[in-house]
Amino acid sequence: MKEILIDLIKKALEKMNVSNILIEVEQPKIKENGDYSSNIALKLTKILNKNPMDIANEIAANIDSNDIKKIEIKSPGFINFFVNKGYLLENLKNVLIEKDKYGSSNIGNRKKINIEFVSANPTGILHIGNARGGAYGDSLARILRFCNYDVTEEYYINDAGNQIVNLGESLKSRYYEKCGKNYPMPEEGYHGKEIIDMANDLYNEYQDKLLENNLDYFKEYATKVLLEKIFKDLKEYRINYDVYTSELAIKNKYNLYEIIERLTKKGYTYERDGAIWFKCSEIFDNTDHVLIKEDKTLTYLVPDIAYHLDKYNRGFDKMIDIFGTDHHGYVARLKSSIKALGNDPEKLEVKLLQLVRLIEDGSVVKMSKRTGKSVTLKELIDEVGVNAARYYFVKSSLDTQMDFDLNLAKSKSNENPVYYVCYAYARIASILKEVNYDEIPQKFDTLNDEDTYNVLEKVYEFKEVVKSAAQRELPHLITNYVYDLANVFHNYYSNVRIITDDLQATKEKIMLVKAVQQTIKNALNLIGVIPPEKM
RNA sequence: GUCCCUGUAGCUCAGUUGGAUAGAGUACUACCCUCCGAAGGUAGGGGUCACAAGUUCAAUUCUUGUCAGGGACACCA
Repeated sequence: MKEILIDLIKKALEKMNVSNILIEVEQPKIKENGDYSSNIALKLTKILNKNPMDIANEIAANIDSNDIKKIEIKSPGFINFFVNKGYLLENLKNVLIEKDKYGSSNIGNRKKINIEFVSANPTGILHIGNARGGAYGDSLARILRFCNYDVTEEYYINDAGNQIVNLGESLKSRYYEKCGKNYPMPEEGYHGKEIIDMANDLYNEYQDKLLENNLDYFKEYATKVLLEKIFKDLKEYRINYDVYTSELAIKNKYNLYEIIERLTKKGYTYERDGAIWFKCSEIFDNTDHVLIKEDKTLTYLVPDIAYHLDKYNRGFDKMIDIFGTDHHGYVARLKSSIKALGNDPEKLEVKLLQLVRLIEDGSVVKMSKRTGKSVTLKELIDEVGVNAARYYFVKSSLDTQMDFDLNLAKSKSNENPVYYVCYAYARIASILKEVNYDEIPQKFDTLNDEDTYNVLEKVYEFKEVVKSAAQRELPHLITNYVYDLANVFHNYYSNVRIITDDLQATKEKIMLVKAVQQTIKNALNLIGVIPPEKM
């Protein structure tokens, strides 16, 4: 309907010899201002050098359409449209026909998008910070797929480097401890419970036969076990990746020194204090950074440059990385390397999410895998369920700082808006158990009151919301929307009795609530929430 | 010191990329189940949109500055 109105305005403007201006149509907050409204006359005052009210009247005089019931001009120059509601009933039919596809579109046109998220180091199990990034990344992927983007969900596994050495040492130390021997815990060691569990498992299976094994054994064992745990938790959280890329594999595939050489040839490196530096301050960064350390080992940046080079080589139209804000200083370095190697840095978009702070007994606790202080994803799922967890973490924008208190979350989990939405779904399921019809009527004769239009308009809005969420990459628009939809439905439910003696009216109302239920389901699916038939 | 994010009702947060009278939840108050699920609905109070300038017909929204909170500034990853 918006498109139709924009088109009508465009044609009216052509008659007035005006073109090349962005026409916007929006839905006013209050009903008296029409179903739709445009501010075009206000925007044209300068260009036409005329009073906005006169311009608005002139535009209105040039519009004639069966879709429009009435046009009102309101000060200072808004054009308010009151439209015929036939399109809402057409849309109702579409929902019932398209079912799970309702709301989908082709705005993506098979554009290739890579979304890399969570990518937690395998040095511990996932915690609530990962739960937020996961909820965001996976929901965005679902939304983009729904709009026919060709989406790859990717996890980068940091299975090389110092942190893995520390992990191996930590496990070895715990294992020795279990065997009654002593092996020093590294200074940067990991103290999580999962490390102790692994040591116990090893001891129970092999007793003290592994004491002679080298560090590689412990490194590989710990990495393997932790990765299994990570992906098991993610699967339970309803996240399934398409691609896993490991740092070790990148190191095998690319000659990292050759990549540094390429940077050198372009004049982007230099030597200082025995180290090789990347001149990223000449590109996006404000300081330079080290590539090869004085001891000749490589910094973390180098394999990551190779990893992103690899992503570019795979031919995506766009790549999205989701990092915690604690990595924000890193972005300029990374983008500099991309540009230095001749790729378009604009294709990579880094989303920074504000870290989730853990609250315990009323004060902030620093979460850390090293100290083992955290609330794990698994705990969260077990305590509040996947639906509540995913809804909770996706409902706020990435820029919002969140404080998380597990005890509070447990006690208040019933207040989670997800239950309000699921309740609407279950209420409808309950009605359909009483009465249900499959046949979609050719036309609707009884659906013509204000309450019904409110519901139908909300259902219609879904298509716009999905597109907007995809284009702006904001999954929380879906949670906002589905909450509103549930609200409109609960309202309708308390005002209108659905099952009555009037057979025709009942049939049509059943179609209406089925459409609502379908729309709730489709919306929730985009954020990884599965509504229950019964609560 | 430099950079990023945030500041909206007592609390938790939205705010359609600059529009008309700034909205929800929660908490508080008062109503509504003889009837499809009360995990629901209706009504009420509660606001200097941190502050100050600027741009504009129009600023919670954009720009600059100030104040406050969070985070980042490694030859760690």
